Amino acid sequence: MTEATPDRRGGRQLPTADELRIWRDFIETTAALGSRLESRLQSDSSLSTGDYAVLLALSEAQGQAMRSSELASHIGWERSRLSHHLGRMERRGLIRRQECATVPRGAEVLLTAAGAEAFKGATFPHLRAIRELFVDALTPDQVVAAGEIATALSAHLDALRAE
Amino acid sequence: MTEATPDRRGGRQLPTADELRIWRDFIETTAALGSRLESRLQSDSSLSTGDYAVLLALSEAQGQAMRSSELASHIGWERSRLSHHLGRMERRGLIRRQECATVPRGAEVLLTAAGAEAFKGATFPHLRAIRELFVDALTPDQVVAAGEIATALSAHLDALRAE
DNA sequence: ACCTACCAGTTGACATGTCAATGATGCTAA
DNA sequence: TTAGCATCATTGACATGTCAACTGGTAGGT
Repeated sequence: MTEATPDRRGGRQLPTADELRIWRDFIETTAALGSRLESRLQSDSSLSTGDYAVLLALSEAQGQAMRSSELASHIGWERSRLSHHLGRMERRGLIRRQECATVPRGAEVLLTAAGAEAFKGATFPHLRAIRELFVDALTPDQVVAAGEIATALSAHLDALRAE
Repeated sequence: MTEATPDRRGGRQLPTADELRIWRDFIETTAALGSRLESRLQSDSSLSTGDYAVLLALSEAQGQAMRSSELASHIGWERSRLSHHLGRMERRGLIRRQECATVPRGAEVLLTAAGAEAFKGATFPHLRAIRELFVDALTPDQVVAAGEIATALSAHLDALRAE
């Protein structure tokens, strides 16, 4: 890892001032974008983006039901996070849980009528907000670039995790 | 707003399937990136990124002290969020609060020796993590593009807020 | 002086997230 | 058989974030 040319890529430990400024802009702006989407969804439909992710997965599932751990890996959450979240959603009547007949200790998560209704009402305003806050902010080239950046970052994170 | 060509930009309400896929990749990846940085910082230094932001601002401030609301606007936090966070940091001995002599009702936030020490120890591993997780994942062109995307998104969010 | 409006900061209630520990159950190897 | 061991899901403790209400003090208009 140590090299004779410490300011070349691969031989440098720390980001340059420019890279650091870009990092800060990037991470703060994406966080702000996420929370704007969150509050738009909240005021349009009284759902959080977490609720929406769960309802979306269940809506698309066979029989509008999934095993808990299947759901967790589908939306990329830890099981404990999902379990807490499902408890809150169950209290609000958006989903139901019941023992799974086929899998020992498995819990089935079911979409309720109220949950399906809430999801249906939330979808259009949510997609519109994505367009207004994200797509409309960028040129078509920038949208493509954003996709490539996300792909590169994601692959890099996976590669580091695998080490 | 209504136009005769609903699939042209400006006449379309909803994102295309491609745009939506890119949106999901983008927002999920940036969130994952943030939480990886968070956990790296946590294990390297027992600080959160919130702690780090506060300590960074105080370290760079005159006399290593700032008024609470000045600090809040400097790092872009709501006052209540900062107040809660300062309470937690004060319990851990990283900062101190005292009445401000010059401003009525103003609270001064002071960096303690332990806080300065913690910040000093955290900086190098944190910057190294930014390089490893973000800069190293992208080509130089992509880093520049990420900066431009952040700038465009940020400007767009500001413009929408101003409406 | 008095009423009002604002300002800085705190607080409480609650939603959300992580981590570690705990049940409950099946699998496997001595 | 049974003693470990992995798996599925939940739980509790706690950190973090938002929102709205509150506290105390200052300033302006009448």
